[in-house]
Amino acid sequence: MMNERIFLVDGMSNMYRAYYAIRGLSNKQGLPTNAIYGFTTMLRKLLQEERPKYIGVAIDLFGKTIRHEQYEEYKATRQAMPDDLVVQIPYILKICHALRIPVLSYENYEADDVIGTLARKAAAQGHTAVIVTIDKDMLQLVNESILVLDTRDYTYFDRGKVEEKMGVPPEKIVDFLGLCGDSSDNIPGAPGIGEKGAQQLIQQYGSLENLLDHASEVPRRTYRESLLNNRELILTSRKLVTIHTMLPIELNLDELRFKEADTTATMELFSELEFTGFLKEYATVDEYIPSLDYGPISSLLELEEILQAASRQRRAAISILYNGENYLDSKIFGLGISLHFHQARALTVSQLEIWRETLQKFFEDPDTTKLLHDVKPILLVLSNQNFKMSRPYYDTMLVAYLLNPNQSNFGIDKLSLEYLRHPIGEASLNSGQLPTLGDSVRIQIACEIADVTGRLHSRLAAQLADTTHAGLQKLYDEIELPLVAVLADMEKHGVMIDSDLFQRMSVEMEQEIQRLTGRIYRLAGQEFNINSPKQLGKILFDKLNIPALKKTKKSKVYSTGVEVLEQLAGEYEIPRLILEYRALAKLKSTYLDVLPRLVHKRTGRIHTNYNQMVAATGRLSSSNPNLQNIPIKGELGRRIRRGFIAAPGNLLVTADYSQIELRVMAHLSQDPVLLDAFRKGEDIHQRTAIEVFGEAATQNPGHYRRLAKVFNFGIMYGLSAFGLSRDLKIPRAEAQKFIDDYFVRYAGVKKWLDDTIRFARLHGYVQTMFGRLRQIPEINNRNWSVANFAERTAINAPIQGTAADLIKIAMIRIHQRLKGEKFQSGMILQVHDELVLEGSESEAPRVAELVQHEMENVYSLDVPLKAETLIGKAWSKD
DNA sequence: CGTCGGTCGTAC
DNA sequence: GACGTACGACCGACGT
Repeated sequence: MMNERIFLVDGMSNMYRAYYAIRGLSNKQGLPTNAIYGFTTMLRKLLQEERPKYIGVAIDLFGKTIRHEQYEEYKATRQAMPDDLVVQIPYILKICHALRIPVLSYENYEADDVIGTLARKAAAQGHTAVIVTIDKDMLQLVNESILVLDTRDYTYFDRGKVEEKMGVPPEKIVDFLGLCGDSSDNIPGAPGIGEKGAQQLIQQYGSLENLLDHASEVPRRTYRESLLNNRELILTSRKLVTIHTMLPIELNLDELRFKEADTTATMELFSELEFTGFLKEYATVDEYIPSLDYGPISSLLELEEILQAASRQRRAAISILYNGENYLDSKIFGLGISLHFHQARALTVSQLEIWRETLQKFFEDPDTTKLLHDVKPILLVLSNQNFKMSRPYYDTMLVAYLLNPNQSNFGIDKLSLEYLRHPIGEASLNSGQLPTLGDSVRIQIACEIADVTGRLHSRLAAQLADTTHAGLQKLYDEIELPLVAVLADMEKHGVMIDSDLFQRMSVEMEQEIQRLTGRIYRLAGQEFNINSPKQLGKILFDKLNIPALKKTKKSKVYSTGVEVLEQLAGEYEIPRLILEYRALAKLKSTYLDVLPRLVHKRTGRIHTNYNQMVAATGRLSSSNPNLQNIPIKGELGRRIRRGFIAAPGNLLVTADYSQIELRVMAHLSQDPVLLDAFRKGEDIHQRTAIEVFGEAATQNPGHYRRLAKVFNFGIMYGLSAFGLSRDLKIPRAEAQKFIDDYFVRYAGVKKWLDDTIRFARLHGYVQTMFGRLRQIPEINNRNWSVANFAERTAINAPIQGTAADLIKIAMIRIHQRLKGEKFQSGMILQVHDELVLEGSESEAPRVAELVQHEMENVYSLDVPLKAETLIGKAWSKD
């Protein structure tokens, strides 16, 4: 028989992994199904990806194993298998049975040992064993004929990869684990020796025996003593991690041979477990994989035929190749069109020019949906080359973001791997290379991206429409997709700045910074880098013996943050000077020196990038430069804002939502006091001061209003007594009492917070009013602080996110009205609860009116929405 | 010389 | 560890 690949699936580690990775899944009967689902997903992926000819799943039998006899504490302190995992095991076995995959086990031994034995036998018979697991113990079995497939990131481990990842070859893995132990399996190892240490020791001494023999020569004291004192423990540890490969079982290839699943049984199971997605797939015929059909378009006639076909089927996936990050300067390097999976055609740059009219007509075809990945830059790049793309179009990147806004990379290569399990050719990854490539390569890339976009669309569209996330489709259709063109227009429009003003301020500040630097050096008695917190800490707390107040979180250096320096400023001069220095240096290096350099050569304005797919709450973010954190506080902040100006003859109209997040919280929580305060148009912080502090608030209104303000904001962020006492510099007990009082007065808020957290625990996600989803996977985490953080996220996301939804809708309406009513004014900035528009002096008053109206009437909440507008030459109140 | 994590500080 | 969401300047350790 020839060399066959035999897949041995480690049932235990895979079900544990599935159990912990997926939270809050169960069917209507209340049966938890997270581990079953994850395990099934893994199996199906394996079957589809590898088409194994031989496969088996190994599991433990319950009861004591050989390892319990060897080491009585084995797994003693380890938590027993959670009950809600235990109940799922029978179903996992049923799934295997239905898929007709044999389940392997052997009494008194663990699944690892069964796999080890069978893998060795397979290798001895000239086959290749593939061990499917997430357990690093298994890497000890790897050799020329035994591979490990890690199901977390789907990577194969051969000898080289094991060495690369673990720092030791497979046959040294047991030595390595014996030394550093394995906390998840309760293998102790040598106390004080971790992964790095074990790696280094094994590399240096070759083997565990040799290391123990020469333990007294180990230079590092902690290692030496640990080795000398724990010889037995280390040897036992190694024994425990060593997989048995000599069980008296046979490798029966006939038994392991792949058989088609028992479809009826599988579908019955899936339906009981409510795995509806799998069910649907089972109903369709197995998709076969044809070879890829990519190529150039050689004539106008051919292009026309393709476009006609596209219009007949009402949709086509399009790729546009462009270079660079600054889309105002990007060039196009090719265009791909795909009408069917695995099939695409592409145009070169010169063809794009020659057949411009035909293409332009297609881009504007109101009956054909253009499937695109990341629409905004495409709109901008096309517009630079005098093309115009108009709706209907579909943005696969945007959908992927809406489905899981926690992710950080929605590049087509990443999504292709994730949703299609198809790695994209490397050449397509780096857009900077495009100019150097030849037409034929560009055509290949354009074809592949168009094809993948089309395939992604079919997956993503189904998930978006899935009723389990009610409202997400609507959010996409009515808010996110329409917003894309609005943002593109804003970016293209840009904002004018007064570069001279910034440069003058920069020079002025430089002088002041120099003066401060001199004084600081003199007081310190030496020169040093004031910008280095590390060096500064040494000077302040070591050399000058100023009492250090705290250390930083991660690297345990003296903290030199504002909080610390302000406290020291009363007694010492240096911290005062440092604070002044920092304030100036920050403004100069972050704003004054940067903004003038970002003025675009051609337009003379600054064009920020509005990112729609970064913030997990649904807010926008702004970068290159970030125009959402331009200073406003203090005299210097205001001066900087005065540098953002309207073009000659124009004015800026700014419009701010008043307390939008608190109003959203009032609506969501239906708290009677909050509702009442907003309906009466009261000063909300003043009202809170009276509610919480009673009579005292009227004695000293300013003070208590400030306190109340901290409260009102803090609540939305999930504040704690600790944080409050730190911020307000009051005792912890007092802070706790205030919080208790607050929740007595605002019982509706308290209930909403509790309900929201409960919902998140149960479902694993929260939603905004408009259906925006945010998964909160860590809410049931066993680690208290992780779960706590998740709770605060769960509270904040619906509030911040709903506010983001509202202003987005307002932006779309404003954009539409300005266009429809032939204004020449346009939106240029969005800062979360504020919009800035620019237009002619004559239009400005009407624009202000329009913007205020659209913002306040964007949606009918149970409290009124208020927006305040200002008109001026600059982005500043004066 | 580039990358990356840490610290700090700006906005809402 | 302790109050949410971002972006980015600067430093310095690390790897090439």
